[in-house]
Amino acid sequence: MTLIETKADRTDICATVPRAHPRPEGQDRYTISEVVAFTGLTAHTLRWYERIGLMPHVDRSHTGQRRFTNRDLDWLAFVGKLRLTGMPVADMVRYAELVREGEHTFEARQELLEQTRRDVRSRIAELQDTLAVLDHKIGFYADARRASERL
Amino acid sequence: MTLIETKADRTDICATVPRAHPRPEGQDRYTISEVVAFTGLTAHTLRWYERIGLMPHVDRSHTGQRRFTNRDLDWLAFVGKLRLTGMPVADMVRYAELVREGEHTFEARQELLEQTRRDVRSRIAELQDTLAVLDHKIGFYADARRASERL
DNA sequence: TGCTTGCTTGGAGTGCACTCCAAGGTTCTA
DNA sequence: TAGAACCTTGGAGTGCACTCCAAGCAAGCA
Repeated sequence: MTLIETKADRTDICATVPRAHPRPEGQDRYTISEVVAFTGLTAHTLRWYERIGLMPHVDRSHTGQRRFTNRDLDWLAFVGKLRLTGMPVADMVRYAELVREGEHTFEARQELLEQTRRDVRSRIAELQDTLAVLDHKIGFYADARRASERL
Repeated sequence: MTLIETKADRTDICATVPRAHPRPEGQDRYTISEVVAFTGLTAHTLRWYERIGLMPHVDRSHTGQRRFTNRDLDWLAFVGKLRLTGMPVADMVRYAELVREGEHTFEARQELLEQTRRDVRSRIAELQDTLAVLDHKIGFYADARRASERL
């Protein structure tokens, strides 16, 4: 049971593609600008993510400034992946809520991710269709230009 | 020369995937609501497309109501494909302008489409990456739930 | 002829995902 | 200890791609 919980935490929060953290565990207290440099997000966006509940509450220094951890970085990397799928922010917030609610939401989380996977697959198919159209048109222009050069 | 021009017009305007028109050439004068039914776009969007220059100017009845042709339908189908690629509307307008300017813009049109093709390809690669992450996560939840059922 | 449904316009409104601002407190380097 | 650079907040603003509205004219049927 404890073992499963630990494993669950890792997989929910940690980078799915293992990437070196800028600092080892224990010394991982990053300012917002360090996270900006590492993730490519803006400080505005990071604060906004926290406000709307897309980030677990971020740790603070004794004076109230944000201190992000390696775990936060990993969560942000996963959120970045979800964002690339085109998933609406509201759905990402829903997923974040499920993670906060604990292990009994595994089924709901799996369903949400499976729906997302279906969406991604059909989007890929759609793009491959449009690729065929583009190939066709580009081929036409290339042919027409070659023909006019030979005149 | 004339032959190339004719071919150019066809390929710029006509459906790249041949699809039957609702009415044969000569009787193709569709009201806006018929075009709504055929394309799935709203009347608002069709008028907006015309206003921003994404449509060649649409023919009018003697009282000023729009009458779309088969050619308009084909153009709309192609625009729909470009829209699926995620191309910004401003770029589609640029392409429409190039088409209006005539045959000497073949090279520019080809370049625009080739850039779009590169974008689509990298978007597909990106989506395939996220698919791997999703597979991984979904696998984890499936495993965890199977494990807890066996307890 | 009257009635209903459809079409016209310019301009205002919507929803999303940020993006920026002002005013003031904090941290770091010299 | 001074000054620069960085951080905080709530709330307002931005850009995109639509989406809707009001007021009035047009079309088709009994």
